[in-house]
Amino acid sequence: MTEQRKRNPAHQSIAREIGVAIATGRYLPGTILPGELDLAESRGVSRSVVREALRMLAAKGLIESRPKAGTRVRARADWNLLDPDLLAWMFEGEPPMAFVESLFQLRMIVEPAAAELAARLRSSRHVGRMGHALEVMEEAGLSSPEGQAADQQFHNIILEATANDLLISLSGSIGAAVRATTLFKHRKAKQLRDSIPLHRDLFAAITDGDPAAARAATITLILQAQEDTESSLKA
Amino acid sequence: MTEQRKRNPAHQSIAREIGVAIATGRYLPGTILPGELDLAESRGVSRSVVREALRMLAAKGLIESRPKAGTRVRARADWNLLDPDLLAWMFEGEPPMAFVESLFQLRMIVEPAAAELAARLRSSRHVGRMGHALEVMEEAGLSSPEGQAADQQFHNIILEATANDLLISLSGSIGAAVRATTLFKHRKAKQLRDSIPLHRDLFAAITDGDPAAARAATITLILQAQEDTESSLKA
DNA sequence: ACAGGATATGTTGTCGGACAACTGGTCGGC
DNA sequence: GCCGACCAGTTGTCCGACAACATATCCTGT
Repeated sequence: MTEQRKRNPAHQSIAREIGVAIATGRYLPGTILPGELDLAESRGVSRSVVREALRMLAAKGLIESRPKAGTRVRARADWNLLDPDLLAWMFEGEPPMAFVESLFQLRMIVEPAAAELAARLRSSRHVGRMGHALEVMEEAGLSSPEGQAADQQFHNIILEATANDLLISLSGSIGAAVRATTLFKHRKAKQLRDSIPLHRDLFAAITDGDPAAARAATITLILQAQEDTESSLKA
Repeated sequence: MTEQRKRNPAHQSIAREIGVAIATGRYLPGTILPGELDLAESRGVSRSVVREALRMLAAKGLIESRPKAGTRVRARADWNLLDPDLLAWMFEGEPPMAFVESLFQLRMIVEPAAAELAARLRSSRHVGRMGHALEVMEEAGLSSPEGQAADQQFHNIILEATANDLLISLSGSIGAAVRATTLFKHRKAKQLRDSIPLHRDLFAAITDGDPAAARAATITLILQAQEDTESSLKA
């Protein structure tokens, strides 16, 4: 019953393992990590698997391989920080305070603008789906897994309504990070404020097609999440 | 003298080739692309190379491989559109009008906010480097390669001054796309308006530490670029 | 005849070994 | 002391084989 649905190709596990090591700073930028043969032997897999894992990390901008020189960790500025996997890896350890602030700063820039667009462009189908997600949240609560899933979906539909592919893609990335921070909130915070009323306000604003109200509601929502998250990190 | 500095491992070329085919719509989402053995033979490389290329594409969210089922092109919503490589691949063919509009919409959301932050947080070092880049632009002109490089750098320094890693990463991604659209502007437009005065305004606003002026100047700058680009696409 | 399971088949996943290409450092010559 | 040639080590590529696994097919039992 343990829902062990996880697909687990070896190269994916290895990529994740090395990726986490780089993202959390165990391998610093500029350093050269062990040779492919060493990595293969220490992980108990073949060189092919290690190479495919390294290619994945290279595709995300984390590393750079050159013959004879070895595989070097690239500068942070070259990392593709908006990659969902990489964002998730970042939050494996204790996420640095500065990074969490960067994340909320970005959300504060993107999501209010997206909510504005959604209020103007939303179709009735979007309104219906958002209403359904909101109902699930109200019934299941935000502590339950399915309540959180509905929360995710609620925000995804907003981005979807903007009809902007790039914003939708950002949604996926930011969502991955938010999911990770939510873990911390629920683990360390004693008492979380109920954000469902705020969601209701946002839903009403988008349903009414009121961009200004949608922007305001989104800002309030993010501010509350930020305060809760930061107080959890200090504890 | 052709500056053939490009490092060209085979798996990178193959990844780019297949990636372009997917990004430009030659392989539509949902379709299953040829088997690894077929791809290897048709491209004249070994299966290892093809597999590493496919891993790179999978890392960017483009494809999904499962035993027996083959390798399937994932839905566009799953693509990591903010990946610099993928953005560049998108602009290989004729970029769809809707996508260009999405790009400018995103720029209009992110860059004014970033300019605001930069005006508040910029150090004297940043001001100095921006001033230098501006001088190069004025001397070399925006048509010359080094002038365009200085232009890129000018905008990168602004993002850098925000001290927000995620915004910096976005800078790299958007920069890659803007570079691609610039090609179209210069190829098809008969007459480009001179954007250097606008850059000077933006530079002055950031130097003075005036967030509102920085936001306004950035908006003007993007609007002009959008008009020029769209008129080029219609021609 | 139909349903369900066993089986066949083809694709990806992993392995091991081998050699080539390239590059960075080292050593020697000038 | 500087410069060039050599050398060694790492990544890049190739080959061949087998295992795991999901889909499709076929067969068996009711």
